[in-house]
Amino acid sequence: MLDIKFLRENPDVVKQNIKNKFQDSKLPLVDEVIKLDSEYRAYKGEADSLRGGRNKLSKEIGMLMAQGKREEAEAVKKQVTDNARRLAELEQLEVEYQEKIKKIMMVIPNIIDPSVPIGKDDSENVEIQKYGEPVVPDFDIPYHAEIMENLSGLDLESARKVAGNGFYYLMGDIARLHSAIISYARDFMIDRGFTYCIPPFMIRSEVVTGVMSFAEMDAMMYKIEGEDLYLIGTSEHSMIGKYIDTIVPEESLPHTLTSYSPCFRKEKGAHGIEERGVYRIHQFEKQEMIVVCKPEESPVWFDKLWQNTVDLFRTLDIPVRTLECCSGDLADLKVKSIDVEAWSPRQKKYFEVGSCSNLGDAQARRLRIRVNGKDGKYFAHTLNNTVVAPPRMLIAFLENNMNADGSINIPVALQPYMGGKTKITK
RNA sequence: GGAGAAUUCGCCUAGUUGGUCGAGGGCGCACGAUUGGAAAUCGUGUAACCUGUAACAGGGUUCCAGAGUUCGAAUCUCUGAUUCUCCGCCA
Repeated sequence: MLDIKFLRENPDVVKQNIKNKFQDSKLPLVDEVIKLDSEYRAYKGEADSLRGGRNKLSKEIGMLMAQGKREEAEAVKKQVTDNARRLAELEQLEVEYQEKIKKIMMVIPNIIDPSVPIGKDDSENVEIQKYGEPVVPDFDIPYHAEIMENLSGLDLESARKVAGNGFYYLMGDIARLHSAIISYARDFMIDRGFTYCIPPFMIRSEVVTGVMSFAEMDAMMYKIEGEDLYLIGTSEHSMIGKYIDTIVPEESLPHTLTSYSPCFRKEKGAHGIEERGVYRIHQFEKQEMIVVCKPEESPVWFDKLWQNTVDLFRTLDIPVRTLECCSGDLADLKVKSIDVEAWSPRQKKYFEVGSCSNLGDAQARRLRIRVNGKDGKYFAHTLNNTVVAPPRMLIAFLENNMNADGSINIPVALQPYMGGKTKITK
């Protein structure tokens, strides 16, 4: 969400940004919202002066009453009532215009970073760098569900009976591996100076609408029946929500947090939910990192954040690459975004395991997250990135650490979390 | 889940027969005086947002949130949130 003042003063910048994102159908909204805004301010001006007059007269009534001049007071009362109708009308208009303006401002995309490559959709995303050698072994790598089942580590059939498609039972060493990865990722981030946090797994609707658009909400969020609560789709929701309506002291910045949570997603309309396995599922667990910082520091934090994910995967012997989101594929709230993708020796391509985003001040403006600085108050910048999200991450882990006999090597870094095991075997 | 009390300007607090309360006091903070420098002391100032202005000025909104009564609400009514105390239940 942009600052309307910025839009008012730089309509051409906003329009060029819309073109860069290939959302030309939104171009007329810019002039429309400028017109609505000037009309709104005119109504507000008139209403303010009527309210001012009313306040003045009301004070007079108070004074007259105090002096016992009852009749004069009644006369002034009448004057006030005369303006009441026009004021009520204007107040109605103020609300209507505010709503109209907000609705449009919510869909006008954030100004993207100049470094973002211009492109229509995900096919034009740009590979930045590869880390590690993408190896294809000389034996066949089975589908990930099969690898897990061969190790007695996955029971989809029972999960379907109990909860339906998109759920899973992880069993034995695979379940332990899952927990080990989460714990390892937690300690990895703590070692890099992040504060560990376990947030609420349910949040109020007020927070939900603050962190995402209505369309996203409908497609992702599970609502608790009879309560004003939603299951979180990612801990970013509760972690950024933590700062709603707060004024953060400048000297306390940056806030660097790493949070654990289960994540619940409807995946409405997404293809592949019926796909066998644990790639796209209704429930998974995630170690996340978020940063709240000064505006001028967000680009530096952005690079530090995705680097953390790359480093973590490299310590687990998984080749990865970074892929920059092009302008057309970038969500409207984001200034810049990079996906971390892991190598799949079975598919012989990289697939997404994490996403790092700089939201600029867009989220902060929506949630009223401000910084109290020496030269006044301003909106903070917010960033978020996946540390690791199993079980999807397990797919990459298993495929890259598998031996010809079907056993799985445990990288040294993870062995302490697996009770010293070096290998998972049947 | 039931009963009661509470929620005021960064913090603590005054303010409930509705009108000189957008709000008094203390702490904190800023500036000034005093001092060789400091502490202490004294003085002055000290909310946010919107609108407006070249900049001031001016106007509006906000006393947990929303709705209502009224010419007028921190003060009255309703709903909700949160906190505390007691009871019940429970990992």
